[in-house]
Amino acid sequence: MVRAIAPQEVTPLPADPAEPTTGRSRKLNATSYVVLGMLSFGPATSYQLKQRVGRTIGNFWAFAHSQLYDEPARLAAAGLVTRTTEEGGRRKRTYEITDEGREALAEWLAEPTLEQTEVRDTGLLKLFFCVGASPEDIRRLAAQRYQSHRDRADGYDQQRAEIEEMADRWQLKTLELGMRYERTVEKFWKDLMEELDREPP
Amino acid sequence: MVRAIAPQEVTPLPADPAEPTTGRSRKLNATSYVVLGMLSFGPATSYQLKQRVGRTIGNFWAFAHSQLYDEPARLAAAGLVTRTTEEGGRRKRTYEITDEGREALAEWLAEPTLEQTEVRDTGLLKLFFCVGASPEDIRRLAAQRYQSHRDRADGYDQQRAEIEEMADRWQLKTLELGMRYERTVEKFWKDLMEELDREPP
DNA sequence: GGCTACATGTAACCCGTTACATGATTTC
DNA sequence: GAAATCATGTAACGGGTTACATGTAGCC
Repeated sequence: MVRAIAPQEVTPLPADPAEPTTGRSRKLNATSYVVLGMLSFGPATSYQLKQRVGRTIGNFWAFAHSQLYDEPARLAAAGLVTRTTEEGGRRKRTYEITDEGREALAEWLAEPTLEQTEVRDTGLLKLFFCVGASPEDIRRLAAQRYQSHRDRADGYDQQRAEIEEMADRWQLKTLELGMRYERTVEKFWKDLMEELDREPP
Repeated sequence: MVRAIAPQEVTPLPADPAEPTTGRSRKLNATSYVVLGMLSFGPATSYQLKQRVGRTIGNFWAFAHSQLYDEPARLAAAGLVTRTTEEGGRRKRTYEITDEGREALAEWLAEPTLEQTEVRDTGLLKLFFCVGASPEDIRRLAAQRYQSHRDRADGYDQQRAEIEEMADRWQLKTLELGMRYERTVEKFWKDLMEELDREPP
C-alpha cells in the first residue's frame, strides 16, 4: 500500500571479499539500540540494563532479561561495546559503549523512522472476535482492560512525580506520551462499559 | 511440507495420566487465535487470511504472510482446523475451523486477559534516547511521526465510511479505538513540534 | 507476447521466550 | 541458619522475519 519507501532500505552488501573489516556485521534491531541507548547513559552490567529498561521503556516495550544478556554480547562482537569481566567472585561483566557504538546510535537517531507502530493488545484482538462471545464475557473484558490501563496510567503519574527533576526533557516527553496513551485506552474501555450498562439485559 | 509435520510427532507425552487427553497439544499464542478468529468468519485460504488480517487487525498488529501459511498448518495438526487441498492447478489449501477450534476460541475469549499491552513504537524509543541528538533531528522525528500517525488515522476514517454497515459492532469498536489511539499520538507529536517551534533557535 | 500485479508456497536464520540453574544478600 | 529475594547467567525451542521461488491473470 504505502510501502513505496521500502526498497530503498535494502543496503547493498559489501559483496567484496576484501571486507573493510570495520565490524558492523549484523544489522542492528530495536533491541540493539535500546542497549546502546541505555549504555550511552553510562556503563552497566546486564542486570543494571534490566533495571534501567524496566523502569522506563520496559513499561510499553518489554524485554526478557535474557535478551539483555545476549544482546550486549552480540554488540561486543561487533565492536559497538566493550566488555570488562570482573576478576573475583561471579566474574560479572560490565559493558561500555564505544565510539563506534555512539556513532551507530547517532546514525539511528538521525535516520528516518519508517516502521509502523505496533500495538499488541490482546484485549483489542478479543474485542474484534467477540461476535460469538456472551455479553458477560465482553463486560468482563472491558472491566479488566479498563483496570489494567488505569493502573498503568496511575503508575506513570507516580513515576513522573518521582523523577521529574532528574530525568531529561525527552524522557519526560516519552513518559507523557505513555500517559496520554493509557488514558485514551482507559477511557475507551470505560465508555464501552457504560454503553453496555445502558443496554437492556 | 516435511517440516510442518515433524514438530507434531514430538508431541509432549501424556506425562500426567490424569490428563484429559483431548489433544490440544501445544499452547496456542496470539497468532493462533487470530487465525482461528478469522476462520470463525468462514473458511479461507492463507491468502484470504492475509487479506482479512491486512484490512483489519493487521493495521495495528502486523503478521508476515508466511505466518499465515505456517500457523494454519500447525492448527490443522492440532485438530482445530481442517485443511482441504484443491485437486487441480496449484493445489491450494482451504482451511475451515472445527468444533474444537471454535471451542478453543470461545475459551480464549472467556478467559481473563492478563498480558500487558505492548506499544512498539520506534519513534518513541528514539525520543527517549534523544539527549545526544541535534534539535533538527528531533524536529524531523516529530514531523515524521506526526505525519505517519495522521495518515493512519485518516485511513481509519475512510475505512469506517466503507465498512460501517457491513462490519459487526465489536469490529467497529476495534476500529474506533484504533482511531482514538492514532489521534492521541498524532496530537502528541504535533504539540511537540509546536513546542519546538516556539523556542529560540 | 511481454510486463506487472496478484497469489501461493518453502527455507533458513535469527531472535525472543521460557525454563533451568546457581551465587550472593538480606531477613527472620 | 533457613528462607526468600536479588543478581547473574545459559540452553533449548519455537516462531517470526526475510528471502527465495514460481504460478496465474490481466493489461497494453
